[in-house]
Amino acid sequence: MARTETPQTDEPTRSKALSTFGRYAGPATLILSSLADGTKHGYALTKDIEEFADVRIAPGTLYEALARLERQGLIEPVESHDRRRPYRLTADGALALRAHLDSQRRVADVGLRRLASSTGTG
Amino acid sequence: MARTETPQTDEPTRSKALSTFGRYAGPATLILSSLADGTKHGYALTKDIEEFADVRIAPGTLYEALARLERQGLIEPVESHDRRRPYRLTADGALALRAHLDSQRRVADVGLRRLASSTGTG
DNA sequence: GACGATATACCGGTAACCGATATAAGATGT
DNA sequence: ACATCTTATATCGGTTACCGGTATATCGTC
Repeated sequence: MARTETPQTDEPTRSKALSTFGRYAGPATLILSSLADGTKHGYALTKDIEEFADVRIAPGTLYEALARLERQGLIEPVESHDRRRPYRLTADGALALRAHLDSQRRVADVGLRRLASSTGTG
Repeated sequence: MARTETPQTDEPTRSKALSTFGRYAGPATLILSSLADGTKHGYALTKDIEEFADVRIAPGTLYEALARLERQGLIEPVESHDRRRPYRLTADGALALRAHLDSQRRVADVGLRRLASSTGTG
């Protein structure tokens, strides 16, 4: 696999990737979380995500998100000899994922705490 | 039915709101989480969200999301005598928020656990 | 060789999101 | 009084993430 054409980093500064893996984080978060396990190809990702998050990612969404994530340097393709196109997290991707997941959890904690303290929705 | 100007409650079945508060959950999650605290108007929401989540929601995003959330029955306007337009969570909104936050936290936990178990990130 | 599962890619449409801008009231400074 | 900053909401145009459908091709199995 001659990967001659550089993915042409969408954004010059790496630090930016921390705050921006997509304007929306839904599918990207799921894909990166799935890859945190180890190398997977597209179809395996949909299956894994369906299992651990109970979310079905449409094929269009998946492959576009994959291309975007690669452009952003958060994931990278792994060589393969069959028709599968596996990807793995880059160091940047792992960093960005952790940062995003941390803030996502903080937000969830705040919301859940607030919900709990307000008795009866009023 | 032709798409007239009628407000036309976005979704007939209430149960659907549980899985769908928007195709994307970013701003909606933040707004609902902020309202879980109690009644707030738009501008106060942006300030609160900026504080607890370190996220700046653009005005266009905010007021569109507010309108959408109201259409979906997840929030409702509260009477006011000055120029502020406060909103509060509905029972449905609280339910939907809890469900979403729970799954968001589960996903974050999975991702974080997977990241932790893969030593070294490279 | 029909059929379903695996596997990727493309396309048209919808709408979430963003930034800019308009409007206006209230507070503060000179 | 006037300028200006903050508070406060609303609208508009543009971008693009996301979705569903479809096309393509390989593999296993009946």
